[in-house]
Amino acid sequence: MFHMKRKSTVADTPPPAAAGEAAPFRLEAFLPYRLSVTANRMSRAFARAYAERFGLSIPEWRVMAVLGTGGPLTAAAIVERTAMDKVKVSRAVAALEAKGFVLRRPHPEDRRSALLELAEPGVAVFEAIVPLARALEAELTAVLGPEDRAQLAQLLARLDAHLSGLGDLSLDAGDPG
Amino acid sequence: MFHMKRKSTVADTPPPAAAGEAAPFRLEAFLPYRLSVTANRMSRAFARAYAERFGLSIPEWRVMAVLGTGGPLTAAAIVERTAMDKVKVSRAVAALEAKGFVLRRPHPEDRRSALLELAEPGVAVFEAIVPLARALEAELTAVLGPEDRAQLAQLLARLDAHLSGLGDLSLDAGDPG
DNA sequence: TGACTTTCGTTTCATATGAAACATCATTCC
DNA sequence: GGAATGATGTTTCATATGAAACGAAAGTCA
Repeated sequence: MFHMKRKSTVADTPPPAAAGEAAPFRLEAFLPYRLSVTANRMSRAFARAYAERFGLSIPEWRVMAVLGTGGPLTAAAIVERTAMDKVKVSRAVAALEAKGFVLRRPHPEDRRSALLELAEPGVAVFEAIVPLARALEAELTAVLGPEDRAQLAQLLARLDAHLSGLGDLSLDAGDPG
Repeated sequence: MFHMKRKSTVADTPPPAAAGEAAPFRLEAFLPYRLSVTANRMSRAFARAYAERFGLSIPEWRVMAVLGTGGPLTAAAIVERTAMDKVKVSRAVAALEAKGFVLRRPHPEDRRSALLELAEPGVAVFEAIVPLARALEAELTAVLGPEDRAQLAQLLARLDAHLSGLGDLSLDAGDPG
């Protein structure tokens, strides 16, 4: 391992990499950091919109989103489809039940479980949210052209598939959430 | 648990939209959702690695990262460069001080503030982390070629710039972590 | 049948988060 | 100078998170 020859200072521009000298680390160019920052900014914008207009948290919205499209689902199925952990799903479902947006029916084949579906008010809210969500998505990604958006989606999908497959390495990409 | 007739994948083709019928909403194709899921998976992998090997949280790592490259910085400067909120930075700095990784010097021109820099043990840890972080980044993004990574970085940068510029609308930008 | 193990979903508990209040110092305006 | 205002960083407090423990119900095996 090589040592840096000089101390870097605050306003330093990254020096051209001399032979044998490693490029300085730049957080702004570090992909996990960039991904996290951008994702969080976007999540915040959505969280605010959902909360202000419908009183829903993001976990609650995700549950609504899958129940609104798919038929009755068990909590486990919701966990799979929303990529959230079971505790989060459990709490989101409880909150949605309390709000009258979700109904719980006994599961015919397993008394530990239940079938969840949107109640009437839940359907109405779901149908009101979807256009808003699409519009907000469009607004927040307005700098990207359609091809860019597709590109981004495709890159994320590939990354995602890769990350999911890494669960048992020494590096451990666990996926509880 | 029921078996599905066929595996649904992220890349599932949407059914052809009939005339006058809106395409059903699909969470898996919703960009904010995809972004969040992928970012969280990646963050988790890193958080685990940093915690296991160096006992650092992600906020702590971010502070080390900017102090390791830039010279002494005030807390406010760290806030800017790490995209974290000031509470998080305050706590991360306090933790790093307690660990002996960061030193705090009085700010010569403002007694409210302080100049922060890596202590010797902090420098050592920083120099040990950087190669690991790079290797882990490489491993986690191994499905992407160099051009793909550049593409992704570029798309995220554009998105980010756009989101930052939206701060004064009904939407807001910030960073939870 | 009667242990056992596993799975489903909830609850508990310890930690992480950030908005708002705060103490401190700096700056502005009179 | 000396109030009023603004900036810096910390602390408080209420909420969000998830790992682990849990009760209940299946499933497995003899």
